[in-house]
Amino acid sequence: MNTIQDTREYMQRYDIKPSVQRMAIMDYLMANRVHPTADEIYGALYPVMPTLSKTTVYNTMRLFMEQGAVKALVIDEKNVRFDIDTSDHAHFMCLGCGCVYDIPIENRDAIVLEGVGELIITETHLYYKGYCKKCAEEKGKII
Amino acid sequence: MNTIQDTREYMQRYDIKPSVQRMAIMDYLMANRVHPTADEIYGALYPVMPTLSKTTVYNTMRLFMEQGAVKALVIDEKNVRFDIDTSDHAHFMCLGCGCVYDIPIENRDAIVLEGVGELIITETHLYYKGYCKKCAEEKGKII
DNA sequence: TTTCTAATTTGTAATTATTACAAATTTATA
DNA sequence: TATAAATTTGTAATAATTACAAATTAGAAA
Repeated sequence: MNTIQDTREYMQRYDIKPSVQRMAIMDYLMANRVHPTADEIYGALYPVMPTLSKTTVYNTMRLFMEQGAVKALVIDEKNVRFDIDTSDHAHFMCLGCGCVYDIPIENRDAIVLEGVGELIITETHLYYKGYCKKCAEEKGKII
Repeated sequence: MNTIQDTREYMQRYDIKPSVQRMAIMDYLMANRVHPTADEIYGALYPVMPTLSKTTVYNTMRLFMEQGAVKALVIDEKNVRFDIDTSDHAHFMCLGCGCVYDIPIENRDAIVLEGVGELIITETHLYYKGYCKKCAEEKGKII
C-alpha cells in the first residue's frame, strides 16, 4: 500500500505541484494499476470528491504526461488509457473481461529497414489481445 | 501495379461482393499501402467519385474488417488507420513526417505471466514511433 | 424488357471522447 | 489583509464514428 507521503514524493520527483485534485488522481493511479481511462478515473473519484470536474482529470493527465509521470496507452479505438508505469513494456488485454496486464519486453533503439534506411526509435508500443485463463475457460459464452 | 482483376480476385477471396465503391476503395488500399484513415481514403477518392459518402467508407471498412481483408491499426489517439496487410507485423511511425512503415516481427501465441497464468494471444500489435533518417537530419526544426 | 425484391449507398442526425475557453475559486505572496 | 498567480470548474466547441431511414442501384423473376 502506498501512503500519501509516497504520492507526494512521487509527484515531487516529476516536478508536479501538488493540489487536492492532483493528489487524489495520482493516488488513485498508484493504488489501482489497471490502466484506467479518464472516465474511469473520474467515475472512481467522483463519489469521494463530488466537486471534481472531468476537465480537471483531462488537464491533470496531460500535465502528468508532459512531466513524464504517466504514459498514454492506445490499446483500443474507443479511448486513451493511462499507465503510471513509464518503463518500456507491453500489454495484454483480455477480450473477455477487459483486464490489461503488463508484460516485460526487451526493447530496441533503432531499426534498419530495407529501402528506407535507419529509423530512430523514441517510443516502443507493443500490445496483445486475447483471453486470460479464466475467460478462455468460459470462452463458449464469449465468442 | 495491380489490375482491376487483381482487386476483384482479392475481394472474392474474402467473400466480399463487389460494387463500384468497394472496388474503388479496395483498389486504393492495394495501390497505396500507407495505412490511411477513413478520412484520407475519402479525400483521395472524392475527386474521382464525387458521389461517394464518408459513411460508405466507414461501412466498407467495417465490412472489410469483418471479412478479414483489412485490419485496424491503432497507432495514434486521433483516428483509426487501416492496413491491408493482415499478417502479424509491426509499424514504425515517423513523428516528423507521419509516414508509417511495416516492420517484420516474430510473434507468439501465448504468454505465461507470473501470478496471472496463461494468456492466449489472438492479436499482436507492436508499433514504434520516432524519426526516419530524413526527418532526423532536419530534427532541429522539429523538436 | 419490365417488375419486384434485396442489397447498397447516401445524407443527416446522434453519440462520444477530447479540447478550448472564460469565469470562479483557491493558493501563494507581498 | 490585499493582490496576483495558479488551478479548477462548467459549458460550449470539435471531430471521429455510428445510427438510421430514405434514395438509389443491382439482381432475379416474369
